[in-house]
Amino acid sequence: MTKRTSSELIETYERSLSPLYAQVAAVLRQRITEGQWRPGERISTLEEVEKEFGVARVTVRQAMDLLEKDGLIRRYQGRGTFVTGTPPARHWLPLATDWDTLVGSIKDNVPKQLPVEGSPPALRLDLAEGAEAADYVFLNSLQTRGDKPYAYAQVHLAREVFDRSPRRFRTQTALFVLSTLDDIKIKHAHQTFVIGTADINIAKKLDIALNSPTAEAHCVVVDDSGVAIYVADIIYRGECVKFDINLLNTGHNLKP
Amino acid sequence: MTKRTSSELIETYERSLSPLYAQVAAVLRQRITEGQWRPGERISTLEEVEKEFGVARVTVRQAMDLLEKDGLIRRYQGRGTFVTGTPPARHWLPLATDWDTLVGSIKDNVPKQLPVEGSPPALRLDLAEGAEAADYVFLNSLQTRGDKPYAYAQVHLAREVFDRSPRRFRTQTALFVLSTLDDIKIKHAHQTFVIGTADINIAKKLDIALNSPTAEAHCVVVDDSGVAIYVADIIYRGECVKFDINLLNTGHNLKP
DNA sequence: CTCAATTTGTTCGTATGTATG
DNA sequence: ACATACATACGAACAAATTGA
Repeated sequence: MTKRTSSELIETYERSLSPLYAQVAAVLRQRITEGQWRPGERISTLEEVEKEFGVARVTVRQAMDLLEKDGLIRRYQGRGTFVTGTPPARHWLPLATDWDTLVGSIKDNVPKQLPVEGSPPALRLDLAEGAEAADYVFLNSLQTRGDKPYAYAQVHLAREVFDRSPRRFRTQTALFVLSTLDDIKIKHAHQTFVIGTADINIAKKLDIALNSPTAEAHCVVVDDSGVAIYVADIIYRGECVKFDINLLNTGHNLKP
Repeated sequence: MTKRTSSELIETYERSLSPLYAQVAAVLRQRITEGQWRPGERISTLEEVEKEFGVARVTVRQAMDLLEKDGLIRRYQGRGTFVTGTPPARHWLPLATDWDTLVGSIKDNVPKQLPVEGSPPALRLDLAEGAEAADYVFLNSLQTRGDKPYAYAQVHLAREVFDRSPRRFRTQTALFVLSTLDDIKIKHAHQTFVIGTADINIAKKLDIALNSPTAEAHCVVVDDSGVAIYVADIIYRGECVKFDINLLNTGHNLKP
């Protein structure tokens, strides 16, 4: 803040509590990622951007500093500012929407088990989904892909299920191990996703900025006796998840 | 920034480009909306928060100023700080994962058509999904629920489809109108979701803060001749969307 | 080659915001 | 509440490099 002329940005600025130059940078970055400004092209001059957003020259320069640090642009005195690269393509982690795909996708995951700090969080279970088991084991793990963490899982596993193969449950993804236990019949498996933001704990574990978007999954597996044997809360980095939903079954038609 | 001692927040702070007190405020707000601190309860003292985050007293006060302005807390000298407002319960907008549910849920929507400003954005269509139609009509609308906008839709509709009922396509949800046209056979309908953040344009349209989380849907409908007759990008407020996924079909068992 | 126009780089002064102790 | 220091933002002037007439 401080001296303000009228500007598109100013109104949103108040709410957003992030510095003007960061907001300008975000807009410019978007123009590059969307292909409005392509690699090799010259982008708007300082003066044009100043006028467009109604901000000072130095502010535009600060914004461009951010983009230059990310390797998106290169500036040449007297010539202009050019797009050098596009930001690395986001590469997605497709989230499964049915059991077989889900189990297939996590088959080879090697979660990194974390020590349980303090007392485990309370079981979050809607009784309409299933009955509570007598006792649960609490597991705590970090899912990674090539060193980079992408999800943090908190799992409550019915103790009698856990006891059938403690070692495997500690080294493999619990849901996958579950799917290999022959004598367990699954009646329901249900998952909900909501969008959230990273608190301090999650930000550190997933190595992302505080308050950056996350996908929060809540997954419940109920066996044939109606007991919830698996209740998990899994928090994904928002940037890397993608849902892929086929709205029609094959051959399905609008008119039934 | 500025003088820093070690702090849990400091590391994540650098990345986020927003002032410390705003970040602290966001964390405290989350604790209230999540129910960790309930209405009437006293929250942590200034000193506790200072220590927890490793920030100065004044910084914590600035954070609480924001919450107090939102009516979430009330401070009493000598007694402490109390949660006052029942945080407006997040109430969900269940996102459909099959055609019938989708059409049913939007049947009664009355989208607010917006004028097209400038030239419409380019069609974003993966050719593997369907062939491009000869010409498209571009529609632009805001979905609202009781005055509050919750989604912004950008729709490319094949002109020959649009021409069958221009008035209805301008007043009702395009996808619903589509489903009522008898002679249109749909071969594929496909939708993807990713998590994004609000740019300035979206923030203004959806009346949310810059950079707050969004759900970005990309929906493609292909007719029986393989032409993509409907291509939409819909951006939802992140706070109000929820996926509900049944992983098992009824009676389905782990062992096929 | 020179000159002018364009464009980025740099600096100064000032005011206010953010953060510490 | 105060003293201090750094960050953000403005406006303006000037310097340096590039380009094309």
